[in-house]
Amino acid sequence: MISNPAAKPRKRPLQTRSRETVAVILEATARILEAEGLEAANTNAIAARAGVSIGSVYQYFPDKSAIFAELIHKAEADLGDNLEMLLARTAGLSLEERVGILVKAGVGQQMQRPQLARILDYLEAAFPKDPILKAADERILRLIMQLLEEHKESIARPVSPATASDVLSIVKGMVDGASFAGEVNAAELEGRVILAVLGYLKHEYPAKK
Amino acid sequence: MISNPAAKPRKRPLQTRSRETVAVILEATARILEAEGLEAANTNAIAARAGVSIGSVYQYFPDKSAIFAELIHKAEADLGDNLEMLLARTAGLSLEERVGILVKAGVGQQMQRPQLARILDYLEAAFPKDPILKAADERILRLIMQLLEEHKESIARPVSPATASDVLSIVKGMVDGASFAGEVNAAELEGRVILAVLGYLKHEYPAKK
DNA sequence: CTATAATGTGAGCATACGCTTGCATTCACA
DNA sequence: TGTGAATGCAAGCGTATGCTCACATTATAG
Repeated sequence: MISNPAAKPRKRPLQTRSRETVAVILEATARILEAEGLEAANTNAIAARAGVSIGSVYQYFPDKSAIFAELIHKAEADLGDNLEMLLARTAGLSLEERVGILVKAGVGQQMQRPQLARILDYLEAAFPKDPILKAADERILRLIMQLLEEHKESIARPVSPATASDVLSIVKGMVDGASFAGEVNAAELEGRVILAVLGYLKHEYPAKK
Repeated sequence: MISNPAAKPRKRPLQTRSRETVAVILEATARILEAEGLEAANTNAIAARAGVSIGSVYQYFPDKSAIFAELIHKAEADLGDNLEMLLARTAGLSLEERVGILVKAGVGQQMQRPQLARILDYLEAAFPKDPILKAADERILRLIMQLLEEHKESIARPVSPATASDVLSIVKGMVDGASFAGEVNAAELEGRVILAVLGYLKHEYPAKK
């Protein structure tokens, strides 16, 4: 199951019926991933869980990895849309307030289906060349950089892709770690993630000797 | 490949020859994981890469997942040993100095083989019940908590398993994220991770409105 | 109603993979 | 050097899995 970004869906779903089939396949895959893990998510199981024949799966996805890629893309697009909206809506607020709101959104989204989020994050690294996923990822980093830029007087870190990537990594890492440890209280976790992000962005320390 | 913690190795490697065989199998698995990913690490490929017959693999590992579990356990034991030693050796230094040294060690270890570290971290969640892995994980968290305890006057976070887990998650998350982004300069990254950890531990913010 | 395109079906092919098994080789030790 | 134990070997079994293909059903439109 090596990613083949060149392979395109066999057909575009045109009618409502087929668009629903695609949605059902994606949701079935998500359910298997979060309940039984990556190994259990084989194409026959996906078709069965979706209540659809295996042939239908291959009418809309060129291969199994394309189903995963689509799930990743959807998750990233959702996060991107969310961040974009919240960034616009909170213009003018302080860094602390905006980080609080944005982090809450990000953590909340990952904590809705933490096992799934964890697996999709892992899978993302398996498709390093997919331009669509790359673009979605860069969009999220750009949005974080926009936030940094608009508050560069309040932060002690450079406005750079590395800083943006660090912020995203801190959020994802802490959510993964917490759900691995069995934590389910999203509100508690949100508070700690906000502390971590603000702590990283706002403070500098003397250069080590 | 569902983990079966009850299954024990067929034989204990007794002679030097067989102990080397085991080591060769583990290293071959690690190489395949970091170079070609989880899917490529099948038992036949492992045996071939190790220059060993498939039968030999199954003399020392009850099933494929046991090979992965052993790799995870080794990595965690190494990290635990390292932290334990550094904690003892740096007793009396400041929180900032000790975090700097410990984080440097942790990041350095993960950055030696970042792809491998990432996959092993992912796989760890697939063996949630293995008592050996659980114990190794708890040992690391205990060591972090010991550090927190010895500096509780300098930190703004409670000395709790959640705080310790957060620190570990921040380190792992940032290393994963950086290596995903193609970053290879461990020193740069180390500095940023230290900032993040200290920022999280040392600062508190007014309760949100 | 008819023709055509779109969608859906599932038996089953080809292959890959986990693992067993029966046997060969090497080692420790008397 | 002889013997039993430890280690090593690899053909191949059983099965799971990704995916194809020939066909059936349903929707659209003139």
